[in-house]
Amino acid sequence: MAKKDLRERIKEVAVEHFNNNGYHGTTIRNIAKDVNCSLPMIYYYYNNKKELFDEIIKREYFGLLKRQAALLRTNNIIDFYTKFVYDLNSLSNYDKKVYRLGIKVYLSFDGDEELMEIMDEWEKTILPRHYQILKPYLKNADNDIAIVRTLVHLLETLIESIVVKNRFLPEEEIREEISIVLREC
Amino acid sequence: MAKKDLRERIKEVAVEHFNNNGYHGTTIRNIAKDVNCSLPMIYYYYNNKKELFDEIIKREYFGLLKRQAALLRTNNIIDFYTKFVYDLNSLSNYDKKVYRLGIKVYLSFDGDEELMEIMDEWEKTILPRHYQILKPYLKNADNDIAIVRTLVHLLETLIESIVVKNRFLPEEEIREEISIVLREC
DNA sequence: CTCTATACTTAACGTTCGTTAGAATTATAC
DNA sequence: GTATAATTCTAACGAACGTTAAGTATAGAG
Repeated sequence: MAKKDLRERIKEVAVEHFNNNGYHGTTIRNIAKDVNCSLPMIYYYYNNKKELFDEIIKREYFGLLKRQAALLRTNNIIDFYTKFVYDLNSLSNYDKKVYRLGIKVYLSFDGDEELMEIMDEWEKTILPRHYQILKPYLKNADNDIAIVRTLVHLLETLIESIVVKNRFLPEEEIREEISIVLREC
Repeated sequence: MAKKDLRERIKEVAVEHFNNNGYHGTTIRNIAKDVNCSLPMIYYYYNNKKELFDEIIKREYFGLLKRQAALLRTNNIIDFYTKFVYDLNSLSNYDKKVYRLGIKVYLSFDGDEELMEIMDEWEKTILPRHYQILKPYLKNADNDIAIVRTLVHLLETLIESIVVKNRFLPEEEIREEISIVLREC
């Protein structure tokens, strides 16, 4: 087994376990069993349980978020957001689980205060980012900011449905809901 | 200490602990310490850890949901939903924590399959219930159902903000967002 | 072939967990 | 006041946890 392989496989199995059983419900022994390696090998690649968890959130989850945020825009704003959400359906199982784990930390259902601070920092960027995206389409009405806020709130639930509840959302349903919020754009 | 008192206090402290540390992160010893009673007293009133957790979800959380669902309606539908969400701000700390714990189980971040089934059953009733409430205000357009779905999705995020993230949402912000979704009603 | 760094193992450490046995205390009934 | 039932305690059980010590295999370099 090459070095990189095993380290990566440990992380993959860890994502699965942290997802299913939470941080405290996950044991290094069970991870080792599923990876089919001895228990101390986990400690060979990761200093301790928390470091393994942190790497998943800090590297995998935020890597995923940044890839998502960098998506190209189409001309039609409703098309863009529909695609943005719809494409989550076809995320790999691994990425979905990483995403789910990140949301768990985001809702402070898992993780610690340090991770929560990173989440809070990220959260502050969400509204401004979407405001920039939507700006050209807004009608300069006094409820512009409210529209952006409503859309972001709606997106949050749609993402949760797909990623956390593991449901498939049809493109048409996503488009309908986004259109309702953005119907004046 | 009267019987009822202690049993109730154990449940209150348990809500706190399950909320902060999850099911597996919570220990009977720590609950007993905070309640200021001996460890086996927990087992005197509850057969085991899982039964204590289950009672919180099955009785406290669903009790709360049913009280919420039974709320009276006003004449104005936007007023109704605004109040519905806004009033969550002033839920007691205990009720907020019970709610938060329920959402955690709802998102299958905690609990087991049996509790998830109960959640699924409840979830099926949500859309029809709100459709009944909104029916008189809908314009019989072909996106009626989509509007109800969008509203329910928006409500979900707003509730999460208040209860899970423990934020205060001003009445005006809530009204704005609900109005955007229901602007044709 | 030997040396050395890397990859991996077995076995155990000390701690904490959920849970219970069994006795002590307190309240209630007659 | 004594018998009985309801509370509460101290102490401990076995099991599982995170982590580590100390050694064995393996593979590439000289």
